Amino acid sequence: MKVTAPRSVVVLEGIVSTYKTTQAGRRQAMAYHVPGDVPDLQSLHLKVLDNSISAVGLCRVGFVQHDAIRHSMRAHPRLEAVFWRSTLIDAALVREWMLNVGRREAYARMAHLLCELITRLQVIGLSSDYTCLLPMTQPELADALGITPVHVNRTLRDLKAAGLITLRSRRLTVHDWEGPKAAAEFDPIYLHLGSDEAE
Amino acid sequence: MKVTAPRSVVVLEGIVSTYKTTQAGRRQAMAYHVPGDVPDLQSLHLKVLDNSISAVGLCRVGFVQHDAIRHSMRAHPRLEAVFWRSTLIDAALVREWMLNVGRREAYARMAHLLCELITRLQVIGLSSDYTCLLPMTQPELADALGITPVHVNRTLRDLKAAGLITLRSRRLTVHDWEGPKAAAEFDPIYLHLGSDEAE
DNA sequence: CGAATACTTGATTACCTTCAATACGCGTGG
DNA sequence: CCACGCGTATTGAAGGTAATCAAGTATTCG
Repeated sequence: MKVTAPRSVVVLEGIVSTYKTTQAGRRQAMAYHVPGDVPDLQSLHLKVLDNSISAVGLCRVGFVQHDAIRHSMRAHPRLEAVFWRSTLIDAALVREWMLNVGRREAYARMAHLLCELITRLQVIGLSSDYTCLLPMTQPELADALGITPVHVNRTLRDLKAAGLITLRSRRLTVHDWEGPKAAAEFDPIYLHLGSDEAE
Repeated sequence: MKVTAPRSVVVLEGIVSTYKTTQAGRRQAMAYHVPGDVPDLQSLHLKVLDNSISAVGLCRVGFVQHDAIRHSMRAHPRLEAVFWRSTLIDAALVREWMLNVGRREAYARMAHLLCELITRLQVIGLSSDYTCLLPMTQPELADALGITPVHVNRTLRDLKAAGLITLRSRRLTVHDWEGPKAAAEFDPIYLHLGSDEAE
């Protein structure tokens, strides 16, 4: 029964993923975290760790002591709602992935993941013209999509063949945004990017 | 773009599920909520609704105005952490379902869902001797497991044939807890039932 | 009591997995 | 500079789990 250290991770560069594994060792990614995210902010209130974190490709992370977070929340009470909201958005991303894994076939699933990444990276200035760096290997994509690495390969091949994407040496471009978006049924509402705070 | 009403649901009796649907109409349940749960507490901080709620069988629910929740949090500051933690546990349940749907085959998936239900209902006194009421129909189970209703039927048949469960007229019994638990790789750690609050 | 929904089972199909073998890319060292 | 080695990517063939199609039975509900 692992217990979290009294600190959380902050992603500074690169992409980090949270995941869980079955006892048989099969791995399922829960979400990707981009620079600025705190993948395990939940550990502030849940002492027992129920998922793991790993780097996807090279990345740089920082650590924040929980005490420091608590202190700043006491100093600025509105911060608590901000952090809380952040964990709620994380949960919303996981739910969308769940729909993806449970009810879309591999082709749409992959398209959806790529649309999400492009959109999120664009927001933080790491993507423009529907192009970004895709640091993850095919086995890592497989863990995010709930399929096998071999099938990831075939799915990417199909997406390329359909002209929806280009992917060469870690460089992803999504062509004709509306096409992939439709294939993926991608609707960014679940990312809660707008300033749609309640009240 | 749906916007939530300024209130949340409280489950009083029965089971409620949160779910999302693809544009093609395929439905994936995110979690089940038992009496005492607040399935959409997240709407306190996320104005835009990204999932839906529906009753699973007959149930009784109440509503709480967000203003009332905010008021009580101001009156009792420790409440904020309690509610926040509650949303974090909800997220943990969704993550476990994600692992279930993405990386376990139907048989283990079903066993896992049943183990979770029995465990959670036991905690609130709605199950004893590994027996409980199972209000959901097979199509509803299918939505929770990411499979088809037909396959739910076959999977239940197999579980019965293996002697792991009995299910007749909405009454579920899990025999020999260790067997199903092993088949499902069920480890209740993710339910955060202990008083494992951080700090 | 009739219609609608849920359950059950068989036959066929399809998506994805598994197994296997080969090719590619890239950093290292001869 | 090129050979080597390792991780990653690619492709083929065969197999399996679950989906789809279909038809009949049982239950529930109005």
